[in-house]
Amino acid sequence: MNTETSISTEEAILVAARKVFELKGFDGARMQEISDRAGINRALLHYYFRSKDKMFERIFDEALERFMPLLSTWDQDPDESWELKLKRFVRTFITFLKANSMLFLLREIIRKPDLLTSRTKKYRKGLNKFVLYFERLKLEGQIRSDLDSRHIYIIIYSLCSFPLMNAIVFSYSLRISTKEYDELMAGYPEIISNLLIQLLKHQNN
Amino acid sequence: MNTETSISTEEAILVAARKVFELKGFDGARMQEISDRAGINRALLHYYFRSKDKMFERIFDEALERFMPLLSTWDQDPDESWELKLKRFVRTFITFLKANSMLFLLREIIRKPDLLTSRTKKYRKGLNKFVLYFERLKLEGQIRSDLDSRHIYIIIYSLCSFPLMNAIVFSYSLRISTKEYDELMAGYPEIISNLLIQLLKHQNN
DNA sequence: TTTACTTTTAACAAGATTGTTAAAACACTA
DNA sequence: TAGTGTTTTAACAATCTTGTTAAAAGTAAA
Repeated sequence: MNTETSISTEEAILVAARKVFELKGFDGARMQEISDRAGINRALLHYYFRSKDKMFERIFDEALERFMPLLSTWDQDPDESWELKLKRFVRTFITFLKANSMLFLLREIIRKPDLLTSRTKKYRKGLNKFVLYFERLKLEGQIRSDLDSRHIYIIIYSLCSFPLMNAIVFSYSLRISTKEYDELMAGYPEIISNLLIQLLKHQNN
Repeated sequence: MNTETSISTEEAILVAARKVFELKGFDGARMQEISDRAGINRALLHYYFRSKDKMFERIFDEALERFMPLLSTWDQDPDESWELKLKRFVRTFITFLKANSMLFLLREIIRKPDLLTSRTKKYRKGLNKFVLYFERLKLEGQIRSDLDSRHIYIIIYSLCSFPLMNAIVFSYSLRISTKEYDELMAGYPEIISNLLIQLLKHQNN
């Protein structure tokens, strides 16, 4: 097996496929468009990945593999204060989302809900670490106790995810270019970190 | 023209088409599935709407027509306090999103960005009312002045939209049923209204 | 150079999907 | 009931898309 060339074309295909699947979704993606983008003959896609389905599963699983670990990083560094942990999380998560399309995952899950239940089993254990972490903070009296941890979870992820997922609509309705929107969002992680910390702190009224 | 029957079948088709387009997206939607759902022959879809494209445009435009006015209701009732206005907006917007899929719009816009620029011109004027409104509140000293109005805009819409768009993933990762998620979200509008008000008020530190 | 193996291509087959059309069924009025 | 126009259907045509295959091109070792 000629590892040299096969890896590079396989990688070229994956890069192209990722892009096309993200842009058009599984149903809108065309094998022809993927091979054109990769600069190779369409039959090669089948040579390397057998079928469109198999290729998609590979892309989808790799996206999950990158994405899921981010959702369960709340029990590391027990010495770190929750404020710092939160800041670090928001920064990391947003940086990640800038480079990886979460909308892709969501769109495909809605198209085929089966994807969520069949392909994420191994991650599910880590998913409630967030809620457990904030439950503990509440018990320890470190944050206000009148908020449901699940709401906190939802709020934090919404503030991190949606501004990037919806960038195209936000920039349009704010009448700025996507470049200007990126600039506007440069300070965003810092801002919502501070807002969230302010919210979670004990209230003095 | 037999108005009686034609309106009811046309409406049946539209209901079915909306559902299928929302679930599968334009590319995944099949004319056959739509006609099955509507309980009619597939050729009737073409009789009423000529083509899949035309039918989609109708659905898409109607969705925009319902959605866009919600984004520009900030200059009515000048006597209403901003707190009340915000509460009312959050409640209305979330109620609306529960019944109408915003993900549908976003997904199709990403598939074909042209849809955004070509079919939303008439709404664009109203879109910056929000930002203008909050700019004015800042000038009048009614809310804290250190936040960018555009960030406020993004934060409010993110908190309202994403928990509903992403319901399927949130309920999965919280390990609760969609029914339980709905129950969890019953109190959500009230909660984020209060959080937002708290955030926007002048800081006392 | 020959041989054996891998990679790539062009051409083809099978199936799915949209859109058309001619005729049947229906509804309503004279 | 006969006639007129509308609604609905079944069958068909055209196109697009995925996937297969046999052969060509490339690579590396004997």
